[in-house]
Amino acid sequence: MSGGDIMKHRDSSPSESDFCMQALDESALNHVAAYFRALSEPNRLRILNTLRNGEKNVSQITQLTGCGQANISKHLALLYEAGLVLRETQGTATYYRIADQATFDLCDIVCGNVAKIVSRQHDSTAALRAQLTAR
Amino acid sequence: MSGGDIMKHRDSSPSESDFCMQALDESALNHVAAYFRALSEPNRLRILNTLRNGEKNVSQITQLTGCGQANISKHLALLYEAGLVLRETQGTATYYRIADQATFDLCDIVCGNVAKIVSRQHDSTAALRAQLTAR
DNA sequence: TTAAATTATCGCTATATAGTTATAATGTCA
DNA sequence: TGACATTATAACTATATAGCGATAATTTAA
Repeated sequence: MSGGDIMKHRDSSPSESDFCMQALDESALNHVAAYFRALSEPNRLRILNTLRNGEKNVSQITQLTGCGQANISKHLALLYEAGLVLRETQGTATYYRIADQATFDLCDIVCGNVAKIVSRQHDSTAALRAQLTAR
Repeated sequence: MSGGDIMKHRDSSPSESDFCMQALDESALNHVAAYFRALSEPNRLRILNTLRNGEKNVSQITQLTGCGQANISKHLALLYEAGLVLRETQGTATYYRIADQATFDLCDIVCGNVAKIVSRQHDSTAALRAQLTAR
């Protein structure tokens, strides 16, 4: 327990407003970039989507996404290294689950931003924007 | 003006809660991935940081980041294509500015997530986590 | 018009990685 | 033990891109 933060009165865990990208050193900036990079691949986003409703093993994810098994394993390893998913072995199967539900909130925020961008750029907006706002 | 959305009563612009990554088609998912990709490079994050306090031209950004001019131009072109920045030419200079302040909010949220991940993974947490929470 | 300043683009190299097939590694069950 | 199921990894190809130097393209100023 630190409790020694100056001008801040809170119990233990920092609130979101405490975080700021400004003035990060190289290492921290690389971590942030790596986090974004983990989310920068369509099939990885598909994988994360399959984990919305709870943990799944590699076979299930492979089937749900339609990708090859080796490919999925590599993507899952990357997501695990990046800290976005947790894993647990049960017998011969390995179950993956989302490390933090906030990941989905983040993705949904980006969907909103992308919808705005698409609205701004073209005005052949309708189709894609409808997709992005669909739920 | 559509106004024909079923079961939704709002004026014109959708609120953030309307967006969700689930059930996106391939095109929309690619757009979301591209958005994350634009943020997945440390020097591009540095560039965005230089735009926090207002627009800057290429020379200024080049000097502030210490990168090469050609490199900065390429990164800026990518950020422009991705819709993250806007640009305006004044004489021989081109000024870039953030398209949406929400971009910084997003980056700060990610800083918070990364801090959590780092806390979870190692416990040589102190240094990096201090960086991520600094402001 | 010429020179200078600013930015974008070209050509290039090095590196990273998405995807595939084949196979190794591990655990389960007969 | 051996057969099977599941997952991770190796080897490979193709593609993307970060970075650099040189240069083209554009505008301003002398």
